[in-house]
Amino acid sequence: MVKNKIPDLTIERLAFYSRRLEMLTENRTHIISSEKLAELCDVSAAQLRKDLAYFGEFGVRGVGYDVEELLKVIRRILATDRDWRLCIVGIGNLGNALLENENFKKRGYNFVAAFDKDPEKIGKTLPSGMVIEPPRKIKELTKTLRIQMGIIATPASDAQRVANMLIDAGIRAILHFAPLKIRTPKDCAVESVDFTVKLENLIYHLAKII
Amino acid sequence: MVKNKIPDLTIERLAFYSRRLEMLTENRTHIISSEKLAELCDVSAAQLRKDLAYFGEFGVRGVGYDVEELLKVIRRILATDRDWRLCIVGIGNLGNALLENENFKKRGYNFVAAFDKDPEKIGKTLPSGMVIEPPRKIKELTKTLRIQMGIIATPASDAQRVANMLIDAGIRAILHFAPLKIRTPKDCAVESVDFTVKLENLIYHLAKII
DNA sequence: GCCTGTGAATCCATTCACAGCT
DNA sequence: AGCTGTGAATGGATTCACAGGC
Repeated sequence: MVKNKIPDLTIERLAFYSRRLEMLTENRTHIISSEKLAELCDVSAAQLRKDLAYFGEFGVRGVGYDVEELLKVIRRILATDRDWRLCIVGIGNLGNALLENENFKKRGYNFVAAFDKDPEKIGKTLPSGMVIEPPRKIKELTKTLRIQMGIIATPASDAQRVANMLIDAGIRAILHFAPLKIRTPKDCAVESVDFTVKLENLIYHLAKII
Repeated sequence: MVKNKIPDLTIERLAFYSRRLEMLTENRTHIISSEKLAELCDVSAAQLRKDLAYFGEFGVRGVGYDVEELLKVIRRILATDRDWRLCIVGIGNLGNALLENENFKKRGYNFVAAFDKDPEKIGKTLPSGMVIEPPRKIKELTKTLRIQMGIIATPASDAQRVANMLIDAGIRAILHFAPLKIRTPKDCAVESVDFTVKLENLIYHLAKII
């Protein structure tokens, strides 16, 4: 069913489609054509159909897609239909923003541990009830709490060091916010979110306009 | 000098190269080969050279690139060698994280106004000395403070409305964090940063590993 | 000898256009 | 008649491989 190589961009778009489908279920829309959904997601209809075609046939010719059904399918593809356990390292403003992100909560992404090296913060209780732990406990808590993913929200200068600790603890998926490439073994997935690069991108385009 | 169509990914990589070059200047590295710099940025050497080739010839054959010189060139290309004036809308955890981001400060991106619709927050003074203003003042302050870019850090449900206000005020570059496409006129540049989509991407890859 | 700059070749993603199903 | 699913065609971006200059 799943072909060998799925473009990374396809996966990103699937995640985006699922956001829109969620909104559509809230609107009680039951059926949607590739044309309409693509329009909402700002991609071409052919692109949307091709993205789905990597994984199978989910529509009805002459009709369209069942919104709820398609959402289920995409969630199964992305494996977001299960609960995932994550930890976060670095409880500054960014860390808190992530901990309180409603979209995370809504979808079974459970923060089960929070780490920070600042002695002032260690031992404090977060609104969710979690207690901030020191980084040296990463390995132990990863085992006992069965943590599967780590989010690094520390300053860039600590990012690689923290990543090494997470990997050493057995974590195989890392999301980070530092504007640098983090080195990991091949069997550890890494994604980065980089504000500053996006902002510079924007400046480049802005400078061309004005 | 600049060819017609520069790939967007090239621009993103240039921004990334500039980060690494900054670090290299701090290390007092003066000359670097495309091979070495590419290695640090996790791209191929050919890619790096091709990216630069869109804009001119900046290296010395048989030698490499002058780090400081190349950094200057890239900053000129990206237009990050000037000061830019930005405002931020939505002063929650994310907004605060952005306001305090050292990388922003370091590079002449000046936050000159902060808006939030929460009456509790309006009138409060931020650590930087800025006072939080109500959104209805966006248009006026954009004019008087000559704001060029807007960052939207509100909940997704307010993002389009805020974008409309920024556009109406004459702002032509918007960075936002909502997992949806914001509609803008063609002459307004938009970039989005989407945690949740990145996280789902990661989950997809993680699920394949385990 | 070494490393850049670049046309040519390759690879990959997107779009086209229509066959196939309801 | 309408809309999906998909091979074929197109269009871009990346890599190759080497000519050109230090």
